Amino acid sequence: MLKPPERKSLSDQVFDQLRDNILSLKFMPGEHLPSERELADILRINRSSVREALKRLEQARLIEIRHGEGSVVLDFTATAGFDLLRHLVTGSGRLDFIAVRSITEVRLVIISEIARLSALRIQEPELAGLRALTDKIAALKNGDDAGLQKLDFEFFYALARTSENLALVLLLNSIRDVYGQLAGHFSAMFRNADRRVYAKLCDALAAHDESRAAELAREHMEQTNRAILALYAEDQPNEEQVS
Amino acid sequence: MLKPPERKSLSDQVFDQLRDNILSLKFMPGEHLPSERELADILRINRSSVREALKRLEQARLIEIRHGEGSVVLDFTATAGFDLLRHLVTGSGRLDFIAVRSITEVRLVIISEIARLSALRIQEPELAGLRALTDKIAALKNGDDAGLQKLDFEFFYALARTSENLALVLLLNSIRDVYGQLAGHFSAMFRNADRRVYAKLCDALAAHDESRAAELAREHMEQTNRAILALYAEDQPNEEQVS
DNA sequence: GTGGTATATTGGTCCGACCATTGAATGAGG
DNA sequence: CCTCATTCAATGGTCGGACCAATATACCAC
Repeated sequence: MLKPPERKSLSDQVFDQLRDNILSLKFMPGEHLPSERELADILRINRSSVREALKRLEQARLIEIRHGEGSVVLDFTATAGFDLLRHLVTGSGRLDFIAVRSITEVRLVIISEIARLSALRIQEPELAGLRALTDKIAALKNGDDAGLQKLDFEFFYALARTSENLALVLLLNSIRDVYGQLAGHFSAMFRNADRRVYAKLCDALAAHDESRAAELAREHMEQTNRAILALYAEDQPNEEQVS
Repeated sequence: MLKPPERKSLSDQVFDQLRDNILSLKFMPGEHLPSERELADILRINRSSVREALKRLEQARLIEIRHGEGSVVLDFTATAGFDLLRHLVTGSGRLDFIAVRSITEVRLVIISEIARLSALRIQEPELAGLRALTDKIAALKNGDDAGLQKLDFEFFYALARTSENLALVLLLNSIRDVYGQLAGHFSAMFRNADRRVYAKLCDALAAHDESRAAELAREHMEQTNRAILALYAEDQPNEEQVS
């Protein structure tokens, strides 16, 4: 498997570097970042590249840029939004577990709600699409964890779209990005998955049985969540939980 | 009430303008934006300011910048994350209702889950804080809708922190920002609110009764959601729903 | 102590140049 | 006619330096 070489622009690299230092609290909230000129000097790059990075950090709510005063580090747990989770999971380790554990709990209720709303609002054409996906899943050969992971996501993404709720779709986009960061680290999460859920879910949706759909989705998520956390426990036996 | 005058940087203004045009589909997904030099020329500003704006649009997943090729508009419903909702609610109107309606449904299950987890994990000191907040709410005079709105949020934000779940806190940050955009547009949402919920919730939390806490929070959200949507219906009598 | 003033520091904008990547036009060779 | 390499124009990426605008600080006059 060959991958194209990483070609990150300078401002991207600066962004990553400052972001990591802020998230790992090497820069504390309230502290001033070095001035743009200083940063440019330290990193031996042009001030424009530094500025682009700082502007993006501000958009991510990690810093606040004040004209004439400098850039101040914010308390991201109080200012940043849900999309920050994507940046907390960088494979670097420590913060990953907190982010992943907390996001599994969110995913549980979100997917469950998606299933519930879909049961209320689904129409024939969408149902047909889901049935097709179910067949493709059933046709997968047993060892293909990656394929199942992909189709599983597709299934619930289609569900999100039929829920006719933009916020839920965007939320699922964010969650997708977080898991995408972990790049197959969890391909084994479907190792012992019960593939009958998808057909059952289709039936519940067809019957517009919202509580059963929600319950099925919930159980499915509970199972995969257990698998994810178990995989994590293997990697890092001792991990304290932090708020 | 005096407000400081708005002093937006050029790149901020460019960002806003392009963002609005993309979100309102004046630029369609797949379409190329004008080149940086063209944009700078059209807007009569420097290319650096344009670049800062474009970089931020890329971070928001609204465009993709390709070296040597240009900037391509993305389908934000498929690429952007939850934080995009903040940008969909700009008071400009049409997209607001979709965003607000969908976010109320999310808020419902999120706050409910927050209450549930808090009931499991809460300790004495946090409970004392919540009781103090409850007293402050009870002490509010009857017409003070804005004050109630503020304290109501504080209450559930404290709840989110005791849930020991970073994702839920960040999610609530995002939701807070969306409602913040609407700047008191919904100050009347607590007009007929039942202030006894907070005390009841404290009792449920003290008893670690997760299902009752979740249920109380859910009912409270259902009621305020109804109020919000009713306020919207007043403003814009006819509004079709879109996915 | 109050309030103004000068100055240094810092972010905001601009200009013009050059490098790096891509895609399309061009043309040579089959 | 097709294929491939070359060339070239368009576009994003980086640079250095200049100047404007806002802020903080130290200092001074009152």
